[in-house]
This record gives sequence, structure tokens and C-alpha cells, in this order.
Amino acid sequence: MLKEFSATGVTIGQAAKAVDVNVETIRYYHRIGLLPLPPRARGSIRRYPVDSVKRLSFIRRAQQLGFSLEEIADLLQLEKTRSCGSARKIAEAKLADVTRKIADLSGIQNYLATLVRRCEAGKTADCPIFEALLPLSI
Amino acid sequence: MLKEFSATGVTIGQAAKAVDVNVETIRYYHRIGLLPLPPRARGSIRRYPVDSVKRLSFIRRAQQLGFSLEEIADLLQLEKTRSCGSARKIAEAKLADVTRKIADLSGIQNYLATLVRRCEAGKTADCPIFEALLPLSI
DNA sequence: TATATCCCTGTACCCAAGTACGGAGTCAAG
DNA sequence: CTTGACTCCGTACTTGGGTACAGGGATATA
Repeated sequence: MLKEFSATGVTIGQAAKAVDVNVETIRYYHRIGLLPLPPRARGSIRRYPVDSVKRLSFIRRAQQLGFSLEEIADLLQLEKTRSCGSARKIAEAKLADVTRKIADLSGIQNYLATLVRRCEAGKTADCPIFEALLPLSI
Repeated sequence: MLKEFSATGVTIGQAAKAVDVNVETIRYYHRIGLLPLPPRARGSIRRYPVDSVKRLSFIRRAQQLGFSLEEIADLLQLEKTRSCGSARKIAEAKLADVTRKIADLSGIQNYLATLVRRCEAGKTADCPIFEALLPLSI
């Protein structure tokens, strides 16, 4: 009987399940204006169109990559301001940001790797992890 | 006149300055039990012994390496037993963590770099940044 | 000795990113 | 047509890592 299919969108619960997120989290995103509230057919329940779910999934992915919700809002702004120039500027800024983060983390990575390596090699007494952290030198 | 020198320790303000941290932050560490409150000589001001300052500096240092205060509390517990093995386990876990973060960020770095490059090359119409963000496949 | 600058304690507030909950309304299956 | 699961909306609470006072002591320096 073909009952009006998903062109109409999904419920908030289904959307939440689809991107593995809490329903309350979606409502929170509405509250902070990160995700527009989809319309509700008069006196009925809201239906989240495919685009909403995509946006939601973008948010979560970007978040997993270390972007704050505010940064994600900026990224999503790109979609609105159809100005190629400013879009590129924001993208470039994010790129610089990410590059810096990677450099920071690489420093930490090297340091931790060195500690672990020295610890593996050493004796149990005079653990290099303590020795290294206490005298203060990254 | 040799006035009782620094075996007696420093004031909270001096300790804060020494490790470049806010006085209130030190008090906060006391509150959450991360840093023991040094004794105050009867009716006087507290003096932070060298060990307190070292501990504080350990905390900041570990924090820069991405450890949470809770994890740092764990590390400081280990310091009591000087158990090299468990210290190494924690450091290894953190290392894996940082390595994963770097990989994630490298993914988005590539992605953003590609976007920016294609945008520079392209015309203003059909900006690749929009084209790329809308399908949302990072 | 007075005055400025610290310290002490307690409590309140901040931000990000949610979570929880109460009291309604809606919807689908039996 | 009732029951149970969902949804809606508003408000309040949580957690981590702090900051900011207020209203008192302590101390160093002129």
C-alpha cells in the first residue's frame, strides 16, 4: 500500500538512532541554533528531512575530528554564504588550525613515545616516566 | 642575617608564579584533592614546600600532554608505589590516543587542503567547497 | 605604625556540551 | 478505544576545569 514514504522524513528518534546520538542532544542543537527545527505538519510530529540528518551526521563527524560546536557552526555557515571567496577563507583558517593542532599533537606524541620506549628498556627502579615528568622538560 | 631560607617553602602566590598558574587554580586543586594543602605554621600563612611545587608542575606538564586531572590523579597515585609498569600502561594508552587523534586530523587536513586547492584553481561559480561540503563525505 | 599587598575560606559564578525530567500531546497496534 | 511508546517544550541539573568575589587575617615596607 506504499504508505507515503520517506520523502516526508523521519522522526527525531529515528534521526537520533541513524547518527547514533541522543534525542536530547538533537534538541540541544536546536536550542543553540546549530540545527534548524524542521516544520511540523499542523498539530503533528516533526519530520526530519534527509538534509537534516545529513547535517546532523556532519556535525558529529566534525566533532569527532575535534571541532567545537561553534567551529562547526562556522563550517556550516559556508553553506549559506554562497561566496566562494569567504568560503575559501574560512576553509583556509580551519586548515591552518588543524595543521597547528597536528603539530602540537606530534610533539606530544614524540615525547610520550620516547618515555614509553625508555621505560620499556629500563629497570623498574628509576622509571623514566616519573623522572621525565618531574624535572620539567618536554 | 640568613632569615630562615627556603627550606620553609614558598607562599601560594610564589608557587603560582613559579609554575605559571593562577592562584585560584591551586586552590581548586586543593578542593578536588589533587594537591594536598600544606600546613600553616600556627596562625600564619601556608608555606608550599619544594615537593608541592614539583607536584604542581607535574600536574601542568601532564595536562599539556593531554591528561585529564583525573588521569593525573591516577599517575600521582602510582608515584606512591613507583610502579613503573602501570605508569607505562597509562602512558601507552595516552600515546595510542594521541596517535589516533593525529590520524583523524590528518584526514581532515587532507580534505580541507584539497578543497582549498580546488577552490583556488576553479571559477567562482560551482565553488568546490560548497560542492564538497554539501554531500558531507569527509 | 600605618598602609599596601598578600593570604585564607567560603561561596558563587563561568563555559561547553550535553542529560534528565515533568506534564503535556500524538500515534500505531491490538 | 485503550495502551504503550514516542514526541514536544520548558526548565533544571551535570561535569570538567576553572574564575571571581567578599570579608576577613597576615606581613612587609616606608
